[in-house]
Amino acid sequence: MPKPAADSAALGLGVDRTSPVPLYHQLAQQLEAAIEQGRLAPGSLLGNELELAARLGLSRPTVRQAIQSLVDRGLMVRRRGVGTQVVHSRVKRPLELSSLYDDLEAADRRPATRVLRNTVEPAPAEVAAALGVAEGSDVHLVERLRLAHDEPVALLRNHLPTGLLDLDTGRLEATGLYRMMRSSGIVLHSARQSVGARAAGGDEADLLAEPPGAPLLTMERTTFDAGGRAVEFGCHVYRASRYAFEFQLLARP
Amino acid sequence: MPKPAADSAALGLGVDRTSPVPLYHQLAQQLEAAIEQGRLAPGSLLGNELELAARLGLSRPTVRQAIQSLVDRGLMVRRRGVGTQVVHSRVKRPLELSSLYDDLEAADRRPATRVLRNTVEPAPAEVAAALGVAEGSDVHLVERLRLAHDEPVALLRNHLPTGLLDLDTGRLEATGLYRMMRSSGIVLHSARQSVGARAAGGDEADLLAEPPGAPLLTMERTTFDAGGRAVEFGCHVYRASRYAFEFQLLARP
DNA sequence: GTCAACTATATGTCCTGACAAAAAGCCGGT
DNA sequence: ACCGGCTTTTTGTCAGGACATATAGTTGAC
Repeated sequence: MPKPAADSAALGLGVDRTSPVPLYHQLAQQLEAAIEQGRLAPGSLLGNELELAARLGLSRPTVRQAIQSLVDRGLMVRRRGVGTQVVHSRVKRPLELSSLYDDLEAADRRPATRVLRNTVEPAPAEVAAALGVAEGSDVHLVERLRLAHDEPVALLRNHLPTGLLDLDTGRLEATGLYRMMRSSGIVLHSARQSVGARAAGGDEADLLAEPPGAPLLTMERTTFDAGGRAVEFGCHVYRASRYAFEFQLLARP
Repeated sequence: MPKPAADSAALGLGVDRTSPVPLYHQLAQQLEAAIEQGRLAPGSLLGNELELAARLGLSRPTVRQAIQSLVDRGLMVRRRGVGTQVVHSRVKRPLELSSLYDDLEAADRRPATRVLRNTVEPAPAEVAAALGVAEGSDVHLVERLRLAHDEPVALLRNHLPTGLLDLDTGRLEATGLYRMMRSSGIVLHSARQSVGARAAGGDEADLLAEPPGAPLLTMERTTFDAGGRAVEFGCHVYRASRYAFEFQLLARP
């Protein structure tokens, strides 16, 4: 029988009503931690919502909201008449809106940055269209070489609208662009990406320490803030021999 | 003032209580259609939830659930004390779990398929690990050449567990693999992808009508069903000169 | 013994009601 | 004229209840 028995009791579940963090979020975090640490085995049922709510002293909608947030992230599956169970496959993140710098740092690959250019220039047509500004109006241009373990990994060219951010070269080398944007109060909301490949040109090949004509992974990205304004347009090329995009997809129901 | 006036009245909103489709879903679809057709302008406020609920004869939680589903998909943004407004940027899909065949067909690029191989073979180590089966046990192997406008676009090699699906060569050529899986009752749930690039080998180059050494876009994908079992492992290579992945990312709050 | 119908169980949907918290605008004092 | 605090508006969170519906197991008839 493919129903690996429930558990659900004595999981250290319990909410703190004095805390400012919402109850449903507390519960969601505890459940996620339990899944992460294997205390909630994959495939195991979670016990019904009514009983869970009663034991925690919460109402069913609150418990449902907590579970729903895990379902939305692909950690659990609900089946009417059956119950809610933990999925078998260990899911990671569903493709976060993340920066290369953070990714490399999380992978412990000692990221470093060399700023090649940091200027203000009139916007070419393509950039102007992406950022939604007039062609020829001033935009920031930042060109960086990203290293990992002292080896070049990617060549990053970014355009940003003026007046949004103080693009200090020193800070650009010490941290990532996304981190700088977030700490300036910019709320990153969504991005439109295009990922492709092409052969390396002469200059790129030199900078990336690849032979001319080597295959490169390319990414174009326009990032929007919560209001829907474009806050960044980037053309990145990655050494295909050293880097690949990895991510998790979720089917939307 | 960056508050482009509300609208919200007379949008043709109204629910059908005799319909089996949930009320919150009806409302969400109508709002999405209104946004799609421009009847709800980007940046416009949606009017408060209480009033909207009253006008539609619904309760606030139901209206909230409808709005929330649009917020989750990045179509709207809520701000406490302000209201809910339509985002400016035109959002497409947040990277659906889609097949190349469907994508090409949606883009009206006349997809066609040539099945090169369709056999059962012992699983190599990499495939066995991805599918979660024993090394050397039998798995399906399907190798296809995907064409668009009568030109080769991609070379698709897929491994599937045996016993899941009837892999008829004729149907494989007439439709996509994902469509076949779905119509067999398999519920696609999530996938783990890795996208990279490399130079074309001799055989690949011939099949794809590219010169040897041409840059190719590569994708490896393991797809899981709702129970978390791996149902497909694919290694695809795309002609970088003809194809790029395009998708929308959403920041998770 | 087999298959259909019934029943128990769990989630899905929807309602009413209440208070908290953040944001924006109003208004008064200095 | 400026700047503080107050009020209003709106979403955020939470409770408790009711009924619908899909699933699985059990029971009953044949």
